[in-house]
Order: sequence, then C-alpha cells, then structure tokens
Amino acid sequence: MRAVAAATGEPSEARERVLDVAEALFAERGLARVTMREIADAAGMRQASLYHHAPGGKAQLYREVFERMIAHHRVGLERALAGAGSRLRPRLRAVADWYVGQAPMNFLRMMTSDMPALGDAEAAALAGPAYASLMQPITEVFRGAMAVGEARELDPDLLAGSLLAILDAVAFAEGRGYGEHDQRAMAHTMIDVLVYGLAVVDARPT
Amino acid sequence: MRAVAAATGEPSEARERVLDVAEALFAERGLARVTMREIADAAGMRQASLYHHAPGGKAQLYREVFERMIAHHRVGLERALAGAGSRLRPRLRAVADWYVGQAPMNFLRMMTSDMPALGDAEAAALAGPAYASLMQPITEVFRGAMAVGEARELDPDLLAGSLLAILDAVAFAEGRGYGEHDQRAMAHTMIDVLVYGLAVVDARPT
DNA sequence: GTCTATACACCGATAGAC
DNA sequence: GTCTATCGGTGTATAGAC
Repeated sequence: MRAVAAATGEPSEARERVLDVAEALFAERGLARVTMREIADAAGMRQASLYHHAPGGKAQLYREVFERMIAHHRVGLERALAGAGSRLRPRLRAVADWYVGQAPMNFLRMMTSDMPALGDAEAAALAGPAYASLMQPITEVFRGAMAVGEARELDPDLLAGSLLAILDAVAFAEGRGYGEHDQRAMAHTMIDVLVYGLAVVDARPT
Repeated sequence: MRAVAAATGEPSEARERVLDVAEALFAERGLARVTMREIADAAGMRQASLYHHAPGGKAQLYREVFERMIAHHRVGLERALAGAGSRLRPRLRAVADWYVGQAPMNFLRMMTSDMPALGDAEAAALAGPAYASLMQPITEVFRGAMAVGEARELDPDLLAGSLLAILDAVAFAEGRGYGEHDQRAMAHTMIDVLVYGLAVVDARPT
C-alpha cells in the first residue's frame, strides 16, 4: 500500500516551492499581511492552484511552514552548538551567529500576533514544538553554565527568552542601515554584558 | 475665533471613549487584527458612528492612538525616573516597574507589524516621536551611568533597545500564569544581570 | 496540476434620514 | 451624534473545465 499525504498535499517540486516562498513571506510580514495571491505569484502559479498543494488552506499552510522553520532552527542551533566548545560565551555567540545569519523570523511578533490569529487550539499545538526547538537548546546552554559555576543560578527560561528578544531587536536593526556584520557585533556586545553579568564573583556594585 | 479640530474630530466624552477602547484593542491585538466594528462595539456605538469622531478612518485613528500612547509613556517614564535617584540600577528598575505596570504595548510587534502596514511615509512620521518617547529616556539613563563610570562605554541605543525587548518578552509572559508581581521580579533579575555586566571592573571571566 | 470563474464573507468607508 | 443601509474592494475558498 502506498503512503498517503492527502491532508497536507502530495510531496512534489512545486509543493516545495510553495512552502519555500510561503515561509519567506510569512517570516517577513507575518500571517495577516500575506495573501494567498502573493504566495501564488511568488510560486509562479494562480491563487486557486495553491489549494492543490495546500488543501488545508492558509492557516494549515502557515502551520506547516512554521513547523518546518522551527525544525530548521533546531537543527541549525544544535549543529552550531556542537562546534562551540563548552564555555558560556562562545556557545552564546554560536547561537547568535546562527540566528543573525538566518532570515529574520521575528519570534516575538509571531508569538504575539500570528499565533493568536490561529485560535487557541492551533496556538497551543504549535507552542510545544516552538519551545523545544528555539528555547530549549538555549536554556540548556545556560543550565550547563550554571552547573559548572560559570553562571549564577537564575531562571534559564527567563535568560533564554531574554536572549531571543535581544536577537529579535538586533535583527530589527536590519534594513535600517545595519548589515549582518553589524548585527553580529551588536549581538556579541550584548552577550558579553550577559556573560559578565552572570559571572559568579565576590564584589558586586551596589 | 474658535479653535477647530475638524480633521481629527471634535473633542468630546464619546470621542475620548473611542480613543480609549481603540488604544486597548490596538495594543492587545495590533492594527491588522482589530476591526472598526469591534472598536465601535466596545465604545457602545455603531461602526458608521465612529467616523464622526474619527473622520480620518482607521489608519488615522491608529496614528492618533499611537501618539497618545507614547506621549503617555514619555510622561510616565520621566516621572518614574525623577524619583529614582541617580544610580543605574534603581533607575532601570523604575523604567521596568513603569513599563510592567502599563498595558502591554508589544513594542517590537508594533514596529515590525503595524508600522509597515501604514506605509513608509506614515511609519517614518511616527518613528521619530516613538524614539523620543520610549528609547531616548532610557538611552539617557545609560549615558548618565557611563558618564560617572558606573557603566562601560557601549552603544546606548543598543542597550535601550535590548532593555525594551527584554521588557516585551517579560510582558509576553503575562496571560501565561505570570502576574504583574512575577513580571516585576523577572525584569529586576534581568536588570541585575545588565547592571553587573555593565560594571567597570578589572577582572573579567574569559 | 493548472487554469478560469465565481461564490461567499468581511471590512472600511460613505450617504443620508432622524 | 447616532442611526440604517449600502457600496466597493479585498481575501479565502470552491467548482469544474482542460
């Protein structure tokens, strides 16, 4: 018996193209400000033809694209961290370099704007994988640093969320005269501040 | 001769109500996901009646509400800072306490999602006041700390933007089981990290 | 698999009575 | 100042020919 993927569209070259252009557009402008016509135009077909490759409609297409993107980030983050040694600073820099090198995903905007538009059920279903792919690898970095006394004991989720927010803010500087090189430098600057601020030392400024 | 405000609607109690509910809805869901009918319902009138108080339409209404909100933040920030002494940490805490105490404004989402939807001209016109009200008071805090040797010499805009992003991330935790008290604690934790990380000391972890 | 054509819903905005 | 009624535009989705 053959495998069937009718619910999400058969795999094909055209379908891959649809997912690729949809991902780029959704990441750039968000769910609400991308139309199916734009996706179809970018994929080189008519709007109605999209529904052959994405029978579930726009929301389902967004969901597929979202899951693909965070899986991509998970692989990239883990690969970057695998070659980054064991110290806190180079590991955080590896995270930042990966993130800055990717197309801006505007994580906070996705969470505050796109997710609620999909409804509570859909949003809840996507929150778990998103956390596992984007947050969890970073929380592990902080947890590891705490375990070896390289960082004070603070909430790893708070630290990871803050780092992601900072990287979003740095990425926001893009298209405002700041290239990838500048973004990397800004991210490294803020990482230095975090690493110094997390260090376990005796004397603290009051 | 009497003052005329025809372009933006006459001042009145009903008009204030419209601006108030519009501000709350725009801040919660963003420009694209709020309809004029929702605003009208919340204000207790029909959709068409909105245009008596907001003749400029939705985009103009958003602009007015946006300018009102950032002016409100400017006043609140400066008042909070006026009673916060001269040291870096209490001043940043004053900023955070003010921000956390206000309705979440999702600054990054507004900048990445709402502003582009208004068009380049409108976005550029709003960017200046937004910077002056939200960013500039915070950059001054960091600049002051650098001037007295309480913080290392880093880009004040980068630091202010990062702090705002962190506060957005902390506010995002709202509605997820975290109350205002928890948000304040999280913000203070991150501010401690920043203050320690910015301190001018001799020994640094490698 | 892609197309044309179109149904259907929603939204912003205007006209004009009261 | 608020209403009803409606227009025009846009966006998603479906039907069905090829």
